[in-house]
Amino acid sequence: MQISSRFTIAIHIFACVETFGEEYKITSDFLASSINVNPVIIRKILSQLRNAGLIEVARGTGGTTVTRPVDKITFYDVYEAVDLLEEGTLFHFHENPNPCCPVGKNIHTALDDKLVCIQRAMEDEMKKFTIADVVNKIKRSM
Amino acid sequence: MQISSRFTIAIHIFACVETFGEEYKITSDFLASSINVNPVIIRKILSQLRNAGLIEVARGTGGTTVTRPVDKITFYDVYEAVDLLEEGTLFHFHENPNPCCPVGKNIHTALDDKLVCIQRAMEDEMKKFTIADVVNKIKRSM
DNA sequence: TATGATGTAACGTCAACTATTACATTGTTG
DNA sequence: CAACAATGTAATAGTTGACGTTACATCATA
Repeated sequence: MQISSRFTIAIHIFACVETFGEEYKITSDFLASSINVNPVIIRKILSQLRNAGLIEVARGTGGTTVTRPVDKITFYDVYEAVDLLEEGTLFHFHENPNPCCPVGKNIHTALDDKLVCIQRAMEDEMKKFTIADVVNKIKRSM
Repeated sequence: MQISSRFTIAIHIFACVETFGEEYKITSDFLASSINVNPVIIRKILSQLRNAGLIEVARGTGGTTVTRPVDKITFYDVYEAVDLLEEGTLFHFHENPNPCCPVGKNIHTALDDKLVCIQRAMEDEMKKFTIADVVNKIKRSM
């Protein structure tokens, strides 16, 4: 299973706002054209980012802005906004192991702490990267 | 998105083989009863574990055995067998960013290395745990 | 040869992702 | 105020993958 493209789309959105925000008004159509997906998909993701407090979207007039410096927005902040899984739910556990079997009865207890560690390792690595890292690398390529 | 239950089922399979293997013949029906899923699901996962060289399954007579000591089988070995994603594919990238847009043209280059790091952090953490850790914890609970 | 087990094909159901159309709502501007 | 450009969101559909189930050919042994 993969993490949905909402995550990479969201990063792309931030990169566009940061790169073009001073020159253009960043509408969902503008973003849809760069990202090459339907504007409604963009608006749903914008809505999630807005609910997480990472951006502001102007109604009526239109346009997206970022609410704080992009070197203060980590990949994890974005992931949390668009794709969040509760702690310990990265792994889909089979629902009803047999409670009459010694293994079935104890498998959850024996596994859960380790699965949490693995999920946390991924999330901690996500906290090491910021939107600014991406924008800087793009600017160097331009 | 979650990692499929094949992973936790596979761990459960190993725990059963290791715990009951000397006393009982471990058939797919036996496992299905402890794990509480359909025997055919079990056989598909057994087939993946067999292809990865982690277990042997006796045709005709039936029964599953492990090919090496369980303290030498890591969570990553299991994950690789039942759920493998190619390097850099944990994240689903939107397919066709606009090559005429400076951001769209460079987003892949700017992101890919970071996504690989995140995936690798998760996989490295998986390598720290073995089936033996799980079996020992279950035995202590019994 | 009968038996108990595996291997696998062929369906079916369900949930999530993504795409798309449609339209009510909103703020600005002529 | 009316026209407009844009957002917010509901509704629908196609696609994919996970998981469940039935059915049956194949296999090793008693």
